[in-house]
Amino acid sequence: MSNKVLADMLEEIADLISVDETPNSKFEVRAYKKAALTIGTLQEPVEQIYASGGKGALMALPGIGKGLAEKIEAYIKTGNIPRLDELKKRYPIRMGELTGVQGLGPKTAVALYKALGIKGIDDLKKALQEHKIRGLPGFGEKSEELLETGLQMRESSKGRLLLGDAMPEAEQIIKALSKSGLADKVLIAGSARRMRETVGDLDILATSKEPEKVMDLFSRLPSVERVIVSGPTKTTAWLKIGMSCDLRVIEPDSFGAALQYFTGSKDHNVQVRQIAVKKGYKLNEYGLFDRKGRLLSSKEEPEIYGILGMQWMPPEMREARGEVKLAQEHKIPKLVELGDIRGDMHTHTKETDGANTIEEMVDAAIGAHLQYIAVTNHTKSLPVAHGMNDSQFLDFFKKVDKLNDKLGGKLMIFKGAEVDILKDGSLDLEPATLKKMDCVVGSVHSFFKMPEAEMTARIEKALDSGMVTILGHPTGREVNGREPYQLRLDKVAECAERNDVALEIDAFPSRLDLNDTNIMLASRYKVAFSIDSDSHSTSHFGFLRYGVGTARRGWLTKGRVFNTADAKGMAKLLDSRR
DNA sequence: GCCGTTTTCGGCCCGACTGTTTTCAGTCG
Repeated sequence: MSNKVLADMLEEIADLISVDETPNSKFEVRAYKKAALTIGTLQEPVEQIYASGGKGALMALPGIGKGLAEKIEAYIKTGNIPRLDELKKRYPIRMGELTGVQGLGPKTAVALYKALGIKGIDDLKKALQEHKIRGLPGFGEKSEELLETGLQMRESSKGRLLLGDAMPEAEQIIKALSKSGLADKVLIAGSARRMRETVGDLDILATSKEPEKVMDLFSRLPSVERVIVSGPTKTTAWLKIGMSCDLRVIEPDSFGAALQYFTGSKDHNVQVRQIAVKKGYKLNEYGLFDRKGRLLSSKEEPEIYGILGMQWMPPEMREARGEVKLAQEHKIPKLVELGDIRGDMHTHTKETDGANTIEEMVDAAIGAHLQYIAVTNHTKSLPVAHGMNDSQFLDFFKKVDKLNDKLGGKLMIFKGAEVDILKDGSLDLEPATLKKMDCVVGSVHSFFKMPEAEMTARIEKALDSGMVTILGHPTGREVNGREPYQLRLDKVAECAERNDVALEIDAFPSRLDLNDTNIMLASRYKVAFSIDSDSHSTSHFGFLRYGVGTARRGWLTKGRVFNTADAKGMAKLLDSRR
């Protein structure tokens, strides 16, 4: 049982209902889809919520009322939802599989089932090969081509890409369009602008007096594999990295409205548009209009929000997590920015599994406008990373001292380690060695499968030692990869508060750990957060921006971030903790 | 099916693109 499975089932119900339209079905579909989104993005298992507060707790979730709570209850108790079983009797198809193909929606899926008995991808492939689809009413040659393309895209798709992979790709495209001179403003919108940890597709907006030329240039970029749709305002292309990219050319006068609209999130936009409707206005990608259709605002985002009685808010906050209400109360916090970050407390060098020497890392850090770094190599229990033992650390620190003298304050190097938190919660180096360090990052790198209570106790013991400065990548998850280990983050945060330990926001794109929702949870405690690159090479300092983006998605202000202290301040802070 | 400082009934966000149409339905974001 999992939230994902339940969310998929609710999504399937929505799709199946949408096939046979009744006056009410459109809204029922929307209700199921909203519930699927709520469940799918939940940070704790739905069973846990149900166990703690029954149906009432479920109904407290957005978009879940009495009817859906009962269906979720049925799922938890039996693994099935009777409504879905009934619908599947009528249309025994693998709806989720079929609608996963671009251009194929629920109605097409059912039409194909009724005409050809197509139940899933395999049947679809076969029917396409035999050209059985083009003869059906409402289908033609082009329809077959569309489905063919959809299948190919599905095969070359990597799913949602890491922000760290998608963002550089977007920036390359933006650069190419900008320097052509054909477009005036070119900007990223969508989930990349919101700095989501994964990106499903890229949304790029451009203003131009020559839209056709911009579209043409875009279509011929080397990163584009093929063009999927192309109209006067929008071109969708499939990129070689395995994701699609929308380019929209818009009027300069509606830039703000378009940016707001295409930044999303969808749920945030729905909430904002509902506020517009209540005021008798209409908001779309062209502007904000009054009831007579007169334009009120369209050029800038802040003005549009302003007329709606709201404060502008950073894109990272636009996830329908309460920011709309906050904006109406004019209580949007000033979030931490990349420029606030003065140093990096988690880096590796060649001595363990880093790619570069400490001298090279120092040069790169200076290039990244940092005032200090902590060098935190792995410890001996991590042989795959060539972890160092006590005496190796002491030798290495002599080198650091010399280098610090040579740098004369141009960059301050703090001596540290990323010390393994062992199975029993003890640390992988002698206390005497740890005491010689400025910064100890404590991390779990082994025995990930421990039960929740044991893992929580293990980490608490490590923090209670008084030796740990920062808890490294606190949940151990890997984006698109490893699940977080089981732990009670609230207890860990409480323990960190007690011991004055900072929680890390590891900015490495495949980690981003803590993530946004965990940051929100942990920030209920009086605990500091350290945004670190976990650099294993000189180019990795660039990852800090993803960590800052994640911190902003967790609504953190500068004051909550440990390494916004300047070099002197950090030295003092670390000194006082010894 | 959800939801409520105008409502427990009657609303529910908005538009582009495409293909197969003779004016629109399906899909997508």
